[in-house]
Amino acid sequence: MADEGGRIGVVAALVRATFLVNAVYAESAREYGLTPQQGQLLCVLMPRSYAMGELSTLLRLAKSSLTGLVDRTERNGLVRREPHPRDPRGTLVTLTPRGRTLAREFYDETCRRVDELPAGLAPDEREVLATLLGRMVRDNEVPIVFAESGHPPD
Amino acid sequence: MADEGGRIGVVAALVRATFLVNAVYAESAREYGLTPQQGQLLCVLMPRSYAMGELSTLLRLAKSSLTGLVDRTERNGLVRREPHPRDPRGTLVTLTPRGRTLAREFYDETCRRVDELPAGLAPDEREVLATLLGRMVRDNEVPIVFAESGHPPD
DNA sequence: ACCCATAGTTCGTAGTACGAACTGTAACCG
DNA sequence: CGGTTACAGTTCGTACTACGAACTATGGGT
Repeated sequence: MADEGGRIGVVAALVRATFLVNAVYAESAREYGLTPQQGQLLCVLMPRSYAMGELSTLLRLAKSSLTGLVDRTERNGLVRREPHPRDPRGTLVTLTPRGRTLAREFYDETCRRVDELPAGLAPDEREVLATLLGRMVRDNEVPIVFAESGHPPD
Repeated sequence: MADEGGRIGVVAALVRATFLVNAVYAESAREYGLTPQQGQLLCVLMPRSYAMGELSTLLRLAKSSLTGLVDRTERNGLVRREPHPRDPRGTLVTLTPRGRTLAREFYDETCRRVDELPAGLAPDEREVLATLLGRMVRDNEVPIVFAESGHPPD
């Protein structure tokens, strides 16, 4: 069989790893009463607030899609719209206290689960994996959709 | 800044890489008139046909979700339901000729694009990345949602 | 024959995502 | 100043995604 036991190409490895992480992310979100998209929104907002337009770029969503996502998340009491301090046209999206708590819990739990995925790798192998993926992520300018610790920088 | 230039943990690296691959996959699908889910269905069916129940397990979808996905994809003329040869209750989902052609094109194009993502890595680094991710994928029993070549085994 | 498990579908609900069209403010320019 | 253009977000209509509960129909065991 070409599958079990054989070498795997980078492409298939990346796509299948993506499938795996997606599943873990979705399951974790679900257990916290979140959709993956709402979970992602909370994670993005952990370090700081963003304007709608920034979020749209960051999450690669059409503006109208983002309006809906923020609407629903706001309805659930997890984020809040407030006027942008510098631009009266703009809106800042911020975590509510409840949103921050839930974000933290979801984030931590998701980290634990994703951390389990490469459990079969030795510590130095994990380090190598992190470095290589980290470079790929940086080279492709992936926005901070999932910060290192979720804390704002000191 | 903690982001650009700093070390990155395995967890954040995996999650952000996932976000990246998702985006590439979705964009590629879109250009072929597919949703990511329909594209994934086509890719799964490239090596062989599956019964609904198998697909449900493979794609981690509730049975009712799969019914809808196959409905829509069938309506687009890309897959076909046919009776299961061994179980009259069962249904086999198969690619139509048009579905097979489109699957091939989508698969190839997606491979090209995903292959570009680690372009900044040296050949041996790509090899290492593939091996480590490959082990993670195997350890976690990720189904063949994206086969190595998409061809049935000889 | 009866009962239970399995394979799929139907239905209702909520969420996701998009483009086109729209509102309102900012900023520029004559 | 007034007009135009750019930008920030929302609204609306459409299609798709995903789920659980309830249902149909066949298979297999006893």
